[in-house]
Amino acid sequence: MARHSTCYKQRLRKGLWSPEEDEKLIKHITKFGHGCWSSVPKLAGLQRCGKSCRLRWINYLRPDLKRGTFSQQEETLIVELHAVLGNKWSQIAAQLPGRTDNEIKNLWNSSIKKKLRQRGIDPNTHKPLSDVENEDKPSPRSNNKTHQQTILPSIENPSLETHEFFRNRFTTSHENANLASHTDTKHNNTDQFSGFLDFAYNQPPQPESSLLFGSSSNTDTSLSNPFQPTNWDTTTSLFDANNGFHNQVPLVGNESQPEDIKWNKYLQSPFMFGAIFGFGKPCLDHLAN
DNA sequence: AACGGGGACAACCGCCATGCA
DNA sequence: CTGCATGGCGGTTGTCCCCGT
Repeated sequence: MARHSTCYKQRLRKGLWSPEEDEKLIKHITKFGHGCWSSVPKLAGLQRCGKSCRLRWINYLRPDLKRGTFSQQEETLIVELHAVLGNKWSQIAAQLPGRTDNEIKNLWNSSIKKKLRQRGIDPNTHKPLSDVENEDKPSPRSNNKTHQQTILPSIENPSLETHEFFRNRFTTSHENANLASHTDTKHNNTDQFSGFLDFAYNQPPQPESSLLFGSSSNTDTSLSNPFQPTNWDTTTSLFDANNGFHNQVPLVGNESQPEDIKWNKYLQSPFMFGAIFGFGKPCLDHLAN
């Protein structure tokens, strides 16, 4: 099969990493960087395949990892991003500094899914379970992935209902945030986003706005900004009119280039834009009604 | 104290996309 | 163009630990 040749050519260690192995990997990457992952185990003196080394570094040894339990804000953000992106764990992780896709995926599968179901929400569709049950069942031959692709709104192809909702949501939120001058959303992304940034950074911290964890009902949660993590550092987040929004994640090891996340393609979708401005409890409330 | 169930987390597996020879 | 090596991603499994019985 398409198994990585380096993984089976030799008898390589599998399973949990020992502290000694961790130390070797850290020392090597700190000193030389990872370069080509397939050469890392050899150079670092490890009986592992490069893929295993890469995973260990990314998910556990990287110095910029946050560790520890997820805050409620982080969980809320994950739910909101999942509603937009689906199981795109790496994209979701990109919005949560210090968190890995694996960590988020584990949290989703072990905890968040269950919480959503307990509250009567289908974790795949983010719709009330009763609605989902009434929808056409997937044919027995279709696997989960196929089903998900057909029922989850996507950036490229949001459902009509969802599209309309977010468009309306966006308009309302825009008005609430006194951003009327930026309401021509179809043709001026730069204005849209400068508006968004004004909005994002000038809002006072919002109380929890989550269907998951309850919320203060007298708060206009349409103003909450799911794209602003609690430890957001505005000095490292830039909007470039030519290239889009860059979210600089912390540097990894000795690497000098930050990972840029380009937002252009998302911004061109009213769907995503609505998500940015109006997501959170109002969205989920809408879906629950 | 022993045991079993469930949750949390780490790691592996298989597939896909990409770059390069 | 083709095949291979590699990196990256999402799904799944394995392992450990805690807690209730």
